[in-house]
Amino acid sequence: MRPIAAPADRSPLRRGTTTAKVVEVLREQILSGALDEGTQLRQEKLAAQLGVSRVPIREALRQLEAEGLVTLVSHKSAVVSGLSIDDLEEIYDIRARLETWLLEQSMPLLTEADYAKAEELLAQMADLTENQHWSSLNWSFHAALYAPAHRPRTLELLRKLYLNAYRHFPLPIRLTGGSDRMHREHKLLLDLCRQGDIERAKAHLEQHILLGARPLLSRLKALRKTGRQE
Amino acid sequence: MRPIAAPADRSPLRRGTTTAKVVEVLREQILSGALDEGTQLRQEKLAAQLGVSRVPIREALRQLEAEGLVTLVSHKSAVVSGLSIDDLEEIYDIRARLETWLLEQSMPLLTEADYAKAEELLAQMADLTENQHWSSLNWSFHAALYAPAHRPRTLELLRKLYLNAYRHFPLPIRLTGGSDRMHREHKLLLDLCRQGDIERAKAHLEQHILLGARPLLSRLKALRKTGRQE
DNA sequence: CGCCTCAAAATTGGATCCAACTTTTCTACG
DNA sequence: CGTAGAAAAGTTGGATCCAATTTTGAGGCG
Repeated sequence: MRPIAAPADRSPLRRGTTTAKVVEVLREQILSGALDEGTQLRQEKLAAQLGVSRVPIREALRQLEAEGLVTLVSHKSAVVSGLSIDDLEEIYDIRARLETWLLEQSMPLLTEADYAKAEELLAQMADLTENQHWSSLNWSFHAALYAPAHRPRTLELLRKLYLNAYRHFPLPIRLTGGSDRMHREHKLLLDLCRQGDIERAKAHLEQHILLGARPLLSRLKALRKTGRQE
Repeated sequence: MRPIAAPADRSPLRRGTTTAKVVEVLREQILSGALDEGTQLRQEKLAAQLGVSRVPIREALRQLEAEGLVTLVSHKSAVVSGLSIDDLEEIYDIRARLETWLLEQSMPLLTEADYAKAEELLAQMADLTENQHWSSLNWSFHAALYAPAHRPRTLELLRKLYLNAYRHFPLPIRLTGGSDRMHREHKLLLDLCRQGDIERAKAHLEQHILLGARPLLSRLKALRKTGRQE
């Protein structure tokens, strides 16, 4: 974690408040798994590492708490938050409810431009050998399908759920999830939308969300049971 | 808005951090309408009024931003946030999706204790001539029905939506909403649950949420159109 | 040997001070 | 007279310092 501001770095990409940049750095670290869940975040240590004072650190931690990435208890050090299996299952349930509804709203309004964008995103996902950006692309793909529904707050809500859900699956688990299967399901979803078959598309999306999560969750469950040693 | 800590007030109910108390005071003021939407929140002014420094004020504002009660833009003063008609409609849509789902999950699990609690809350609502606590009781009533579903995150999410939605209806609008109609619908919902008729209960709940919002929204729409003068 | 107590160290919370940015006001020029 | 530009005032952002709380650990007692 390198300092944000090199000493006497005044001109180039030095825009925005310090707090905002601390938030970005920490969020990136947490989402990428560099800061594992349960890690203590000492204000002074972070301040020293990033080359700033503790004030923006504290404000950043508050914002990250709001995003569900850290947990704050007064007079104790902030901790990178974790999600229980139950929490994750609940998140997938919420996704299933809200996304099928969004799809129902947006399907009749989807234009060729929307389909093109979705396919472009699918192509990018297929190319990725790296994993880091897969979840971001996955979200973009889904969001593209829901965009015509014009429900910005719902989308924002779902975006946060996506963010929080994915980081809790360690890399090996995400990879074994069968990205080829994901790809096939995404393709099928697009096809069903193009055919205008609302009911089948909704049903397929629901299965995609709920059943797709199943293997990930059971692997994670097993992992957590055995991996209780630190 | 009186100071939080009288000078040299050391012993009695002086627990918790200053930030937490600032959050409470400001949230109360905003939800009650004492601080209207669009009101500028100057840090120094608030600090002086509450008898604290600007640091806890700033942290409190960040937290309130996360709750959707204020809007922050860097280097500009915080503003009590407002919700557009579209936002409100979207909130009611989300409520309809999530609450019908929660009810479906919890209905088979409802016990006599749950019904008793719900009826107790209904009785309290009927007694209220005051309005301030009605929305809080309304939330408690709904939450009581969904409790057996054991979906704490979903409940928390809905709680925030309730908070944000109700404060945007000025008092006169809320009163004309026909609290008797609300009461009848709540009673009917309870009856349908007791009869175990899941489908009718869900349908009724959906109507209750979506149609109940309709008159409030159209009144508000009219009010905002005419009331553009400041 | 374990556990409790209490003091010292570490850490977070809050206040004050200074810097950066925004808004307002005043002035000069067209 | 109106407007553009610059100076001044006002407001927020960040750093440093002090206070309050928690954690650590050493010593004593059962």
